[in-house]
Amino acid sequence: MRSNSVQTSSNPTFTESARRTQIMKCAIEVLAESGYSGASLAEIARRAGISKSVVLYYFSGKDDLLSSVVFDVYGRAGQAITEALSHEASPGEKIAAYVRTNLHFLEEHPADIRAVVEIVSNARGSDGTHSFVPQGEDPVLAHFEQLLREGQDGGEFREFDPHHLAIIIRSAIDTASGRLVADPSFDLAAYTRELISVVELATGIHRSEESS
Amino acid sequence: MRSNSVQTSSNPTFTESARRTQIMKCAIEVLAESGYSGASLAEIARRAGISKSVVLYYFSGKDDLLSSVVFDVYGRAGQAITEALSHEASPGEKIAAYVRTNLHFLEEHPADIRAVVEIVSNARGSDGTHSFVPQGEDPVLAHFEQLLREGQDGGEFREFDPHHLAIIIRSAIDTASGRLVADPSFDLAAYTRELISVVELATGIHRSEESS
Amino acid sequence: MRSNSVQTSSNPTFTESARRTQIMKCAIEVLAESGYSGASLAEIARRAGISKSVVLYYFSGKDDLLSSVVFDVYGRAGQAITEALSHEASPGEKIAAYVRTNLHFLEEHPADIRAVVEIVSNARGSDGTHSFVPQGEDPVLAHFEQLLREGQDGGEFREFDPHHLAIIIRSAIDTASGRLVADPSFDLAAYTRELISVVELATGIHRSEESS
Amino acid sequence: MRSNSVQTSSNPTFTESARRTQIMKCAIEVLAESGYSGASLAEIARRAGISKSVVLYYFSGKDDLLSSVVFDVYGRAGQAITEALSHEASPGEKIAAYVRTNLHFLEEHPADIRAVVEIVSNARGSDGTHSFVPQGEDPVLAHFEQLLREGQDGGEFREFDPHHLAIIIRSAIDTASGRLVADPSFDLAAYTRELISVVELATGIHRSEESS
DNA sequence: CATGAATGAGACTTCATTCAT
DNA sequence: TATGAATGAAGTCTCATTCAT
Repeated sequence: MRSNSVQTSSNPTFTESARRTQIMKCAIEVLAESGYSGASLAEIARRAGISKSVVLYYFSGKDDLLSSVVFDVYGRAGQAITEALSHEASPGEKIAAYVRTNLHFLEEHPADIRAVVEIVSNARGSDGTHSFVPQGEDPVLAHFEQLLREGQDGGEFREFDPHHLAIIIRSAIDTASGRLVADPSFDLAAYTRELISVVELATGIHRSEESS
Repeated sequence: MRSNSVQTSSNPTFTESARRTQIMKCAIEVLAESGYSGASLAEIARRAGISKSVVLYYFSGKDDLLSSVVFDVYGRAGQAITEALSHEASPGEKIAAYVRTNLHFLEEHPADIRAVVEIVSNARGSDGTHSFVPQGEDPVLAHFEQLLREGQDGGEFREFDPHHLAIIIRSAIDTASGRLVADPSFDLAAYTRELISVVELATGIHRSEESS
Repeated sequence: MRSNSVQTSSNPTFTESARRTQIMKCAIEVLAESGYSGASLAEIARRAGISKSVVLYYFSGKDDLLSSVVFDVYGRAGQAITEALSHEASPGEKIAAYVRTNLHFLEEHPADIRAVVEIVSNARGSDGTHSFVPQGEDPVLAHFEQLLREGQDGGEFREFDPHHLAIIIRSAIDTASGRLVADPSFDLAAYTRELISVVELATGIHRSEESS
Repeated sequence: MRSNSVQTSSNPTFTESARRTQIMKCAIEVLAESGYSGASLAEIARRAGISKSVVLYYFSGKDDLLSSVVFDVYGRAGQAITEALSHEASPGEKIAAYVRTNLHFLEEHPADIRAVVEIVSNARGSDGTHSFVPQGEDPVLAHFEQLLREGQDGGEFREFDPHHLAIIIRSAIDTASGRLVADPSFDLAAYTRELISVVELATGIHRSEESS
């Protein structure tokens, strides 16, 4: 999915890496502000203060740029989440940490997430099918679903359908980036608290234990 | 945002109305299948078996066509919801009916909803701002939020933040259209049951009362 | 290979047919004068006094335009040759008529032939292989080779290798279009006489009969 | 047309000469395989395993590279032909040797010849005129024409038009490179035999003498 | 000696839209 | 009522070339 236009020798130049990062950053900004269809190479280049050709010098094409953005953001978010989950023991705490970390990442990188959402929900191949939501499998969702399932198997949670509950909670997470970008007065901290309450109620985890 | 190209005399012709409906139907199909960027006037006209010019004869432009679609689908969905809510008395039952009716409408008109989501999340004016998610106010969300607030005011519900809970539940509703289109094996009935359970738990409504 | 951009109803409009013909004529001129790489859509449109978009309105793309040119010219040339051959009885006379008609068509339509040669020898698909010289089979060459073979089978000709002789004579025919375009002083009539002499000598046909 | 980018001191470095040769070799490969339009500097550099800039360091531009290729191949071919002709005495033998040597060179360096054909038939200056087929004069053709004329003047040949016969025979020679590249099953030896037969018949040289 | 970086011109193509009929 | 014809803006991408290091 990801390929460099620049003939990457074993160690990519500092300049190259910096330029790629800069271009990706500008692409993210444009995507977050102007949406998928507004994110033309010309606009991205303009924002970066460079010529269109430079973008195509560092990325083999628009697809490569967008894939790289998705790859990069997913990578950073995934890393943060993995790190956070490693500190938690019980499934209930893992779930809460998962939601909290997701929304926290989103708070610190709202444009990144918004950009990824724009790309994922709009990018389509020449056959018209989505490029980033592969048929049936969704690793992000599957991962979270597994978390729910583990808690349930451990007897800690109530009876529920892990697949559908995962969809519900993930949608609540994903929608936040849109709110954050569109509505400056959106209170993410309060939203996070509310969502965690909902998750606890929905999973049946006993909050009393935590608060005691 | 909406203006007719056809000089509407007092009584719009039957032909005119039929043509508009037909074109909107095709637009919805294309939007649902090929996404926002795949929905060119040419493609819509091709699917309708007419020439591009006809589309522009009945709609003053692409914007007009798309807003008409949104207007139309919102209208029909709103009507169904209003009708359903009128049969319910208690806030708890209203909330459940709201969710159920939303998902039911979505089940019967998946493409309609998908099309609207595509339009709303992508259509932007020349200034780059969203055309359909007005800054701050969102009548659909506000309506549902009001429902939650009423139940809370009536003492029937637990303590929660109506605004944020409304966002959470609406996102769970809205995400279903995407699932339905992308994943043929998606079980909407099960999803509906799960979501209603979550809503009941999240609002604190006592289900025992209903089942007793 | 050939497809219309315009939604061809059962009977193509006069205007449409005329425009297509006009555009193809201009394409042929540009190809003959400026070669394959000089034949951009912009240049062709400029010569036709129309906008680039019009070209793409009548042809689904550059490939379609070039294919149509090849198809058209081959069609006309083939028709002329078939017609001419039908008047001749003996293989020797058929061969001579074949050469004569080819060069005669070339004399009257030098740019057409030149354009086709440019396209055929340069057009390549995305895989880098020639688009118009299919691997192994060459109907034009095969046809002429068959003519030679028939004369040989009838005992009228000397012993020779029909395949290779066909290549030799066809190359002499094909090269003439280049001469004609590049060198205004090129005497096609004299060239034709010389080539027919060579063909008679090479096939071993007895000219004495004709001259007696 | 030809100018060195490297500041040639009195004795060009071995490295320089080797690099130039290597680049020209790769250019020839690309031209033979992918045709004129496929022969970009990037592709040539890629095949040579060097950067585009190196190509432009050793050649002042693409034009310089291509003319160097033509110059080089023509030089080698011309040398081989001159050498071969020096061993023959009679015009008839010279002609045969000319054809044989041409096709022999082509057999041993098919890509070289193919590359030159691609360049010569496609390269054009900014004014759109061919860069390598100068108006009217063609030294290669003129040389061969002179050979024919000498045989004719010596009374050894029949009456014919040397200019046009030269064109015919040269076209048969030139076409072979295309066949060789496109059709792996092409039998060059057989083609050579057939062409020499044709040349002998066309010039009227008495083969009986040679074979006796 | 070699290259990484950057650029601008120009290629093909898509698309919404206007206009006359 | 409907459409064929035409257009211009904008999009992605390729390429030869220049420049500083």
